[in-house]
Amino acid sequence: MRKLVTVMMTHEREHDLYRLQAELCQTLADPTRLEILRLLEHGALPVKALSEATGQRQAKISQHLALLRQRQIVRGERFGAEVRYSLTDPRILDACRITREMLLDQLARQGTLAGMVATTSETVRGGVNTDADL
Amino acid sequence: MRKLVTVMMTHEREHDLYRLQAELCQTLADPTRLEILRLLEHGALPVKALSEATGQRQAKISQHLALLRQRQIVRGERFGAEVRYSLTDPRILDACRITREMLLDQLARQGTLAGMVATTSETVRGGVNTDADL
DNA sequence: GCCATATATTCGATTATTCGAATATGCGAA
DNA sequence: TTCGCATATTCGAATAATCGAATATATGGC
Repeated sequence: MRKLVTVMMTHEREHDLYRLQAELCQTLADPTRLEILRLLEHGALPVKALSEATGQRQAKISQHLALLRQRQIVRGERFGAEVRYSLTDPRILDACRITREMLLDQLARQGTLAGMVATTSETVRGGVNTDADL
Repeated sequence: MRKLVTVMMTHEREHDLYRLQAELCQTLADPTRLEILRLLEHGALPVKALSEATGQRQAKISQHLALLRQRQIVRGERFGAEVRYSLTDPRILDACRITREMLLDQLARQGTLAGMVATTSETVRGGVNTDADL
């Protein structure tokens, strides 16, 4: 059985949603947390495994996990002395994959055109700029 | 003609990539910037239009645009007195859509199960928790 | 009860982000 | 040139994020 939930979307709710979405992005805005999420791609892992795989201290990993848990991005389940973490919604990795690929393409472009950069940034009038005087 | 760029990926580069990805997410981690990106979905818009559509002061919009430009998420092109901004890579919206839908689903679940929350959070031993004592 | 292991939390210093206010620049018209 | 509009930038204060260090809690075994 599937449930369909309809949500009334007012303009204020629209802004609340942007706020929540920003909060979600903020939670993704840390290299360690991104690595944790990626490590959880194929299933649950205990803190120790995450700590060893990332090479980061346990306390730091737990701090990041606490944030991810609070924002409901991961969930922890206790098995004896250890707590295994898993993704609440695997779609988070789809979003990460997209940003990752965008970055790789961008790096490839910049790497290829590295020699052109000096020339391109001279374009002054009527040109298209990504970061220049406007 | 299509170019294929192969990138050698060492472990350090892998970490650099996480850092860049985190930086990209950080750039998305602001409600105003998210709204700007969404407004640019159907094409370029001048600053004034963005300022009016969002209801935010022009200086604030320009500040956010400067960040987005610097991170190469948007580009600005001057037409006379105005500067029209557009998305550098439309895939950014795909990523935003995913996080948005994740959030909507999450809200729907929480809204539906609102009455259960008190009960569920009592689960102590061996239970699955998103944010509780572990 | 105690111990060892695994995990969580608190604190404080450092650093980064956001915003409004004020100001500066760029452009076209007269 | 000067004006007026569109956009950009700088500054400073308030707020928030990150990390290491230290400490606290939970669990199972004895």
